[in-house]
Amino acid sequence: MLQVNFLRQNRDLAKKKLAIKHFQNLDLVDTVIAKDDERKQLQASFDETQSKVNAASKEIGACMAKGEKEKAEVLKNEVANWKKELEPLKQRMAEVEEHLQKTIVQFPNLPHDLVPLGKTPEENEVVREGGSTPTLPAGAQAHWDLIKKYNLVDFETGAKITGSGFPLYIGKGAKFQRALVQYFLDFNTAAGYTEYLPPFMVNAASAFATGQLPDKEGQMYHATEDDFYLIPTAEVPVTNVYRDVVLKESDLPIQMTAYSPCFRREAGSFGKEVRGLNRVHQFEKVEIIQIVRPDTSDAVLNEMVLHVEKLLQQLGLQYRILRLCGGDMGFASAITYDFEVYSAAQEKWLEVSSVSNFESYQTYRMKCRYKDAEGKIQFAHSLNGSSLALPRIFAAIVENYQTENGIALPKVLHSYFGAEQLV
RNA sequence: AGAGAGGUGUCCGAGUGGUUUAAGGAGCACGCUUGGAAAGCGUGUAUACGGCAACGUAUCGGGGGUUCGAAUCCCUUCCUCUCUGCCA
Repeated sequence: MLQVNFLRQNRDLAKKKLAIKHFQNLDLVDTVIAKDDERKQLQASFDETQSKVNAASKEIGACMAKGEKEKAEVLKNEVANWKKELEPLKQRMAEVEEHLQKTIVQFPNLPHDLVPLGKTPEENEVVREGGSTPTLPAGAQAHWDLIKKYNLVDFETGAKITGSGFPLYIGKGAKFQRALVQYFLDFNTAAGYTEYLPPFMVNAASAFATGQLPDKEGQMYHATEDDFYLIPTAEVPVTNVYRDVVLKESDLPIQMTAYSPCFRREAGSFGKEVRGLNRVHQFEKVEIIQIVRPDTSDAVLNEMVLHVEKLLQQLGLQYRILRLCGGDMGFASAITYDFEVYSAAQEKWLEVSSVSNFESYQTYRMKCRYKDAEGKIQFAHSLNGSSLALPRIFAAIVENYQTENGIALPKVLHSYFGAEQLV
């Protein structure tokens, strides 16, 4: 969430940056500032009258104690009049605050200076590439054929049990998921991240804090009976560990990692984008999250990018790192790097990770603050990234490591899977 | 799911309608004392909003209500604990 004071002091800059994110309704900046002015005025007059009420009430108490009943009655009448003034003020204030809140949550985060202009994925900027294109055997197949051939994933039965996009992993396919999760978590904890296993459902307050509500209401599964949301990523429950918390500066940086299944309705997806494991409603993911001092968040973002890159290098996959353009970035992010691995069989790039700096956008919503060296309360910065999302890693390994008579495995996974070949 | 007991500041804990301006204690910070430390003594120690400031307003799990006045009374909701039930 953006801060009104920031908008007030940087009105033109904010508009310019919102435009980079292709936010249409730039006049809302002025609306918010005007509403906030009104709120200030209302509060000033409310406080003044309320102060008189409080003082008089105290005096009434004193009068009662001294037995000055008549004086008390006079004061009661005065208070009654002030309270009549207070009533419409209170109502107006509630209206203005609600309107202000509803308006300000519509603003996406402002993009970082490094974010390239552009609207579509084609305008993302490739910052680095690594690995090399594998040479596939003759008659190489895409993962949706391979997983059928080797009976690793059964989409039809998953669809029978639940619906389309809920894969049923079988045998070595299931074990491979477990091996990947284990490997990713070990890699993250070795780098200093603390492992969490969070709830897989969250309440509305948590979904609001990380920015899923109200922006992505329709993208989450909603258990209406209890008003819980199935998490679309472990980022939501884990970041919320620090909702409404004032940290000590010495607590920072906080590094957390968590495995969770992720549930996404993916409303509006269709075509070959959704074939096989390319896009599903439930998938496994290991996430890394950091809460840091604001002046360090740029450097921490780079560290996290290197961390994820190392993972892809160890898996021996061809990858590239993209800096997302303003139009392709997420709502709450200030800057995002996407990682894509190359699927030689599909001849296309598959997104496997997204690493973002949210700066103070989430922490302001969450009221996650820290006390700095001078004892001043500041908003921390939050960052997160996938390390990694499993389905497309699974797809890429299955496709890129296929041989004439089976599927090999990257060396780092041998001990985790307990074999050198997947099949 | 049913019955009961609770939720107060960084922590423990008092407080059942009016000097509560939230007692007292612990912890922490600073100062005095000391050769140094401990003890002792003193001072300080929540957040948000408004205000240049003085200060004001709000907050005792959340929301609503009664009252001139609510941590305290009422309603509602969430959470924790105990017992019972059900269950992996």
